[in-house]
Parts: sequence; C-alpha cells; structure tokens
Amino acid sequence: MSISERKQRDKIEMENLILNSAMELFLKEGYDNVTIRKIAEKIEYSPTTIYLYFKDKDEIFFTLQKMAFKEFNKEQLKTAEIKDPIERFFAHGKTYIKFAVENPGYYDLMFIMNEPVRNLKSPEEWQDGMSSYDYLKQNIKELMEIKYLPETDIEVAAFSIWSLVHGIASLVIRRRMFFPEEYRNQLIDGALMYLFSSLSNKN
Amino acid sequence: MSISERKQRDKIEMENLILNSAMELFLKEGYDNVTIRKIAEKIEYSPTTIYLYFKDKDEIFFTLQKMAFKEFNKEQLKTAEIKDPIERFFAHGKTYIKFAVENPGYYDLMFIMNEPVRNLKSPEEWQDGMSSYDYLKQNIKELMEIKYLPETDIEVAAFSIWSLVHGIASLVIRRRMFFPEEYRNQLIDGALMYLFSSLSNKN
DNA sequence: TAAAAATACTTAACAATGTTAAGTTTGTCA
DNA sequence: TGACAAACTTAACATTGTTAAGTATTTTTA
Repeated sequence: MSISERKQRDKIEMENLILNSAMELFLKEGYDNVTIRKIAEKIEYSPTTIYLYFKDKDEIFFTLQKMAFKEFNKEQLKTAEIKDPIERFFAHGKTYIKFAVENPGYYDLMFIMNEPVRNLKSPEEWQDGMSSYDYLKQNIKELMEIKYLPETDIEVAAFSIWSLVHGIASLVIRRRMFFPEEYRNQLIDGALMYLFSSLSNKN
Repeated sequence: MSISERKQRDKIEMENLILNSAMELFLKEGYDNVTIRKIAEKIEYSPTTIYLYFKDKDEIFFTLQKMAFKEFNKEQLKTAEIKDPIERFFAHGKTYIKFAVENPGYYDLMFIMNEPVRNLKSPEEWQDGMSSYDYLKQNIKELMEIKYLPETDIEVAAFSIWSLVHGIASLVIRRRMFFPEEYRNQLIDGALMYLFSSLSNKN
C-alpha cells in the first residue's frame, strides 16, 4: 500500500507546486500574467504536464480561490476572541476591509473576478466562503438579542452588511476611488465607521 | 472647407460603427467575446482598419465606458424631478440598483472591469462619472439641512452611500449571491431599504 | 526475471488572439 | 494629368490555451 500512498503524496506535491507558482504569478502581476507556459517554466516542467493535474486554467483559478478563502476565513475568525459583541462587530468590519486592502489579489479572486466562478456549478462548492458569512450572521443575532441592532430579518441584515463592506473593498481594489492618495485611507475608515454606527438602535 | 467637414463626419461615423459593434458584442457575451476580428467582421472591414480609429483594444473599452456613463447619468438625474428630498433619496438608490441589475454590462464597464481603467491617466478623465456623484452629494447636503441625515463630513457620507449601493450591485453582477433565485430580488430590495433607513436620524 | 501495462512526462502542432509592417487602392488638389 | 495623401488590406508575428501523439519510466503480471 505504501507505494500508492507515495504516489498520492507526489501528486499532491505537484499540484501544490503548480498552485503556488500560479498564485505567485497572479499576486505579482494579476490574472493576465498567469499563463500556462509561465507556470511551466517556473516549475521546470513542460506546459502540457500541467494539464495532467488540472483540467484547464479555470480549474487552477477555482482552486486558488479556495486557497484564498481559507486565508480569509482564518483571518476573519480571529475576531471571535473578542468578548464584547459590539466591539467584536466593529473589529470584524475592520478586519474585513484590512484583509481586502492588504491582500487585493486574494479579495479579487474571492469576490470580484469572473474566472473562478465559471467553474462553480453549485452553491455547495462555495462552502469555503460560507463559513465567514455564518459567523457574521451569528454575530448579528447576538447584537439583536442585546438590542444593539434593531430586530430584522437576519438574512437581510447579513446581506446588507456584507454589501456595505464589499462595496468599500471593491471600489478600492478596482481603482474607482479617485481621491488624493493621503485622503484615501481616512475616507475608507470614515465610511466604515459611519455606516457601522448608523446601523445601531439610536436612542 | 466642406470636404474636410465631410471627412470629419465620416470619421466619426466609422468610430461609432466600431463602438456600437463592440458594445453589441460585449453586451451579448462579455469582454472575451469582443475580439478585433469579430468587430471587423461585423462592420465588414478588415481587422487592421480598426487600428486606424483606435490605438488599441483598451482604447475601445475606455470609450465604451464613457458611453455607459452617459446612459447612467441620464438615468440617475431623472430622479431630480422628485420634490421631496427624502423620497428623492430613496428613489435615487433604487434607480442605481435598478440600472445595475438591468444593465449589468454597462455597470461592469463603469465600476468593476479593469480594462477601461488602465487607459485612464488622470481623474479628470473620469469626469463623465463624477456628475452623478456630485448629484448625490447635493442631495445629501439637502438631507442634512432638513435634519433627516445627521450632520457629518459630506465626503464621508457620499462615499459611504456609494459603497453601499455599489456593494449590492457588484455582488449581483459578479454572481456572488448564492440565494434561491426567487428570493434574490426580495433580498436586494430588502437590503437597500434596510441600509438607507438606517442612515437617518432616528428619534 | 522478462514481457506487458500503466504512469509520468514531452514534442509538435492547432486555432485564436492582439498587433505591426508593408503594400495597394482610392480620393484630393496642384 | 500626375503627385501626394488618406483609407484600407494582405501577410505576418508572437503569444495564448489546449490537444494528439509519442517516449520514457515505473509498476504489475506471468
């Protein structure tokens, strides 16, 4: 049995070699910079070898997306340590934006790019991404219980809050923020604060 | 002089022929479907002729983006007729989302795609897009004056509200909304209402 | 242990793409 | 009419994703 086990290991190792090279190229210069031939050159195999491990280029990006989600989820869930739900809520939002701004490639892969989505046949395959969303819903529920947020449909509230942070993140990443450089970060933080604060029951 | 005027006219006509064909291909099947050769075939000229009117493919998309902004602005400003500022505010938001959902290609071109932005050297060139943004700021100012919105930095408020509607729109357009089909529209409307309502001074 | 079979990989080629260089046709004006 | 410029085309280039066919290498079988 050990021999087929080793083969299994080798296969996974090769897959990772391909994925890591692809990710490196992608993060360095974006989607167009990832060509099968460049990956091949990097790993010192012929281009066609890659097709023995991945059906096509889209499948590579689909897998890179999953990797990005792993990173992302890990980062998001760090805020779970925070006891106070209100403080946790704000930290969650800040962490989200911070991740997006500091890892624009990952964020693009997860929430903006078309390529990895084509490969995605059913919502179940997006499960990697659902973990953070469930975490958000859980937090919202808690904030409604302590009356910090008004009682509303949780699905609506969760989607709203996701939209709100995603809006900020994707305007930054796709370079639609034409504000003076030094003002930009201030504006991002300001918007996050403004929006998150608005949501609470004021009295 | 009339002869060079006619030439000028012909040139513009040809440019429009190219642009309209490109737009048609783009709206029908997206960016990848727009190839120089396909445009050429559609207008019954050789592919290289296109390069006599546009520097490269990016320049075509940059121009398509401007066209999209024209359409978009026109639609947005229709809400200016509405007298009541609060009603106008909500209508503006709804119009924004409606435009995005009904014209995903245009929206993508304006606010999501990378391609047209590469060509864009200075913010001034984005002026087409700024018109609606100024309109938004004007409306916000009015809502602060009548104390419907709390007094805050107008730049922060405008960017926040833009982010919020853009978030909804871009999640829909880039297919990150994995909710049952029939529930989707309800959720979009719900989120818009929830977020817009949250913004006001509750008392 | 030698032949057969499966596995891992490569070479060569395909069609499609954006783009350029060089040429040809057409129109304009002296 | 003949020179010149404008409008357009042909042919080619390099780059891309992908496939078909082949060659080594390793494993299995007899």
